[in-house]
Amino acid sequence: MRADKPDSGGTIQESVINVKYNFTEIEKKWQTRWKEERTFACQTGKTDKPKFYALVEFPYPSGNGLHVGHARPYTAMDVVARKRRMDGYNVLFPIGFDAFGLPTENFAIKNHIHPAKVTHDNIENFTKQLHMMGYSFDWDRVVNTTDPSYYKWTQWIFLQLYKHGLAYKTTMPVNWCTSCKCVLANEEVVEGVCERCGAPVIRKEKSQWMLKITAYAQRLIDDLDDLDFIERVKIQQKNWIGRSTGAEVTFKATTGDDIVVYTTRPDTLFGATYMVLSPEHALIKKWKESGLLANAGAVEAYQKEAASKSDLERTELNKEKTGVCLDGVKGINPVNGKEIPIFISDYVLATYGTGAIMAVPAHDDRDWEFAKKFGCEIIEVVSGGEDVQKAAFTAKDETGILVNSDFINGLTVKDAIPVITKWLEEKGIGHAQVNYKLRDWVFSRQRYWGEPIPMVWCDKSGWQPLPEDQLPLLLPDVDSYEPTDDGESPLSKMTDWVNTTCPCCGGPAKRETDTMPQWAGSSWYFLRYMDPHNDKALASKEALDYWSPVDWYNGGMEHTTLHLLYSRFWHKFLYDIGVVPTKEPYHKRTSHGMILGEGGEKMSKSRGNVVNPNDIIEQYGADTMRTYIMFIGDFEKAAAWSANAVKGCKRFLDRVWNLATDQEHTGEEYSKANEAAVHKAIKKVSEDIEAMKFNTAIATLMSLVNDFYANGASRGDMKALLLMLSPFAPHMCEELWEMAGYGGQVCLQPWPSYDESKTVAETVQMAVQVSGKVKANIQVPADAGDDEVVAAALAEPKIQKLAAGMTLVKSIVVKGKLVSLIFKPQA
RNA sequence: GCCGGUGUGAUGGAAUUGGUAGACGUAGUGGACUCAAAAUCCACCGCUGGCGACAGCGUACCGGUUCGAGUCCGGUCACCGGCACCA
Repeated sequence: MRADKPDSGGTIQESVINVKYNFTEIEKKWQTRWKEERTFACQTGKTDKPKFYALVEFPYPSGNGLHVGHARPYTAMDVVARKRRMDGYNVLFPIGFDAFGLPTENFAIKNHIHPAKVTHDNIENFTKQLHMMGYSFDWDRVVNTTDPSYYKWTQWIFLQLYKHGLAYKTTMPVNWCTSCKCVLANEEVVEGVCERCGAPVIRKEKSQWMLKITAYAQRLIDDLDDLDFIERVKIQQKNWIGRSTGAEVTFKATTGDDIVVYTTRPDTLFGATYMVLSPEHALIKKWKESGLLANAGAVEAYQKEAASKSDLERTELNKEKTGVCLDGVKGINPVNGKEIPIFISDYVLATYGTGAIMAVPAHDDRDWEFAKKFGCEIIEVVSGGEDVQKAAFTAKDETGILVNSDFINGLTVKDAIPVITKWLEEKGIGHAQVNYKLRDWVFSRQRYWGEPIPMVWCDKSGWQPLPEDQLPLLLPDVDSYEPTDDGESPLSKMTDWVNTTCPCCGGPAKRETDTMPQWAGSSWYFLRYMDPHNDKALASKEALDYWSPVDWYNGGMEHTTLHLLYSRFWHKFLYDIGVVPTKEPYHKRTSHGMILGEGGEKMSKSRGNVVNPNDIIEQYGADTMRTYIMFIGDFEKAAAWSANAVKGCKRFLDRVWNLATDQEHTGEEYSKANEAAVHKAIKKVSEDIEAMKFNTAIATLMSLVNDFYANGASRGDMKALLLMLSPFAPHMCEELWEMAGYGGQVCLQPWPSYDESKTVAETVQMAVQVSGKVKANIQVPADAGDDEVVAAALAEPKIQKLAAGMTLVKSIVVKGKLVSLIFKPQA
């Protein structure tokens, strides 16, 4: 394992092979050097270089340390950042720690260690591990979301949101995780269970701080168009926001009340044969209290049952429709004056649209199913489908023609919608309406380890924001972090801290005891990197103007509708109030696939298939770890770990080392034999890194090394190889660069350029096809004309044999690739 | 149910976007070196038939367009991801 030559023998064979390098020593040497010389600190002074801001999602510093799941995206962006530096960019490639959150708190509770201490220790461990990977982060700019000098600005942003009416407190049914004992945002509930712990989520009525992300729904959709995000991210965000267009229509009840419904199919208004209100609808309470409902008992029982259902139960039970028909009140269809029954059912959601619908069983699957069960009338108003008594006809295209619909009869669905919408507007009973599935962001958490919400409650003055000069509002020390069963934050027991004075009237007041969610600190951290030590602002205007926006952000798909959406919302708000210079935070967004265990299953402790980067570094070195994780497969797709394949990358690096140290290399130019291959490789590797096709970039370098072994390599050849390999295996390349005496550090050299005209060899092999099938190969000069190529093909003995008695009718030449000949028998 | 994606050797994966399918790497087989092992180096490595040069087949399945299809079009199947009673 030493770089020394073997001491025994010294035969010719041994001097050529069997030499490895001491990666442990070399990696330590260069890591220390980069750190001491601040090699990767970006330039802050005047520079002519274009800026490049590369971002990776900062880690949550868990006790388990760095995972291979971190290594994949971090190595990828490190490769890009290193290459861009060599391209001449002023690169900002920062790292930090997203350290508030439940896991730390839970760990602290279990082990009786203060979360601040746990966080500190974990960050120290992570920092060490990140250094061991050789990442070229700018270590002068580390941020930590739990640092008061950081969360001061998280709180500041919250206050601005509040002052602009985008933060409000309201009582509403929220998602409550039964295990975390904490509310969750919609985005944190996956299939009815808690995204983090998997415990069932129930609905609970609670007063919560909310952020009005819905005010930005349309802009969050529209502005995606100008962004260089991978398509599936855009699609997922659009689906999540869930825009739909339709109309709101006012139905009268027989009581004289207005019932406003939302529909995407106003064209089917004549087919509305009943109405459904959500169990929580306000009118029901009103009717109940005024004694209008003959079956108030049954209605109340249904409401109770619906309220107690968890999200999971609601989705599981969605096959069978339930509901109660209101006895004593009817609705009136405004287009024909018909009295129709009103039901309550939990298939209508209180939180979407108006919480009430008109039901058109002939043309909606859910309404149809409900109507069948409850014996409601089914009237066809769009023809073109099967019998609507047997199934709903839901097509919205031009296949359907309106019938039984008075003045819109004969129109297609598409044409009928604007006609009826206009009619509704003229009559004053309806109007076009856009709705979104996106809900406001539930922003408070009943937990300790988070940013305190800087608000004060005064019985006289109501909610008051803390004056900005009192920020940061420090998270106080508590003895017990346990979440409470009554749903109050642990902070609520800290009476000294809770009791304060009202910033408005000076009277006694109480602080908000809920804290902010995990997603708060990460919603703006990329801004802090631009100017991390500023105590006057979240970042200076100059820094924001220079570095905004993030040029390239790589992260996980799991954050598409959480962090990525939230931070776009905050950024747009900060843009609106003049704090940041760009509408969008991130110009380009890419995403990596997961690293799976050896058998293709998800890595987990219980399966015992977790790969620890430290072990790989110890056994093979960080350069091998980096090269392998980039070579493992298509970057965007999931890939299974393979211990054997790691060895292949180690072998490759050993071959490079041996090639560099055991052979004489002369000549600063590219050697004649390798010239075309080197130019081709530079082109391919340059393009592949930018396209995140790291696996094929490495394959190209492997081929190049194979060529060098076959042909011998000049000093110039080797130089190009080291430059191209250095983003992947930086330590070894630095060492070889130094040993070869090229001067300076390889990571600070210009990236090699290629000459397109030199990427092709002088003669090329071309395939000869006859009727589309390859029959022979010919060697022709690269610049041969079409006629010359065809002549050469026809001269080929095998082709002559096939052409006997035939006439050439057509020939197609694909330059440098193949020639296709089509013959027909001679008449 | 709706939206999106994927399907290529034993295996991870390539294929300049319609141009020689299987690059590169694993694993495997044979050989060299070694007392031996490891490491390293060389050769082979889709399937079928043939001693062989060679021939036929082959990118989930069926069909189509084309001189030429892994790539484009129509249909089928399987798997993965997201959303889901959103009116």
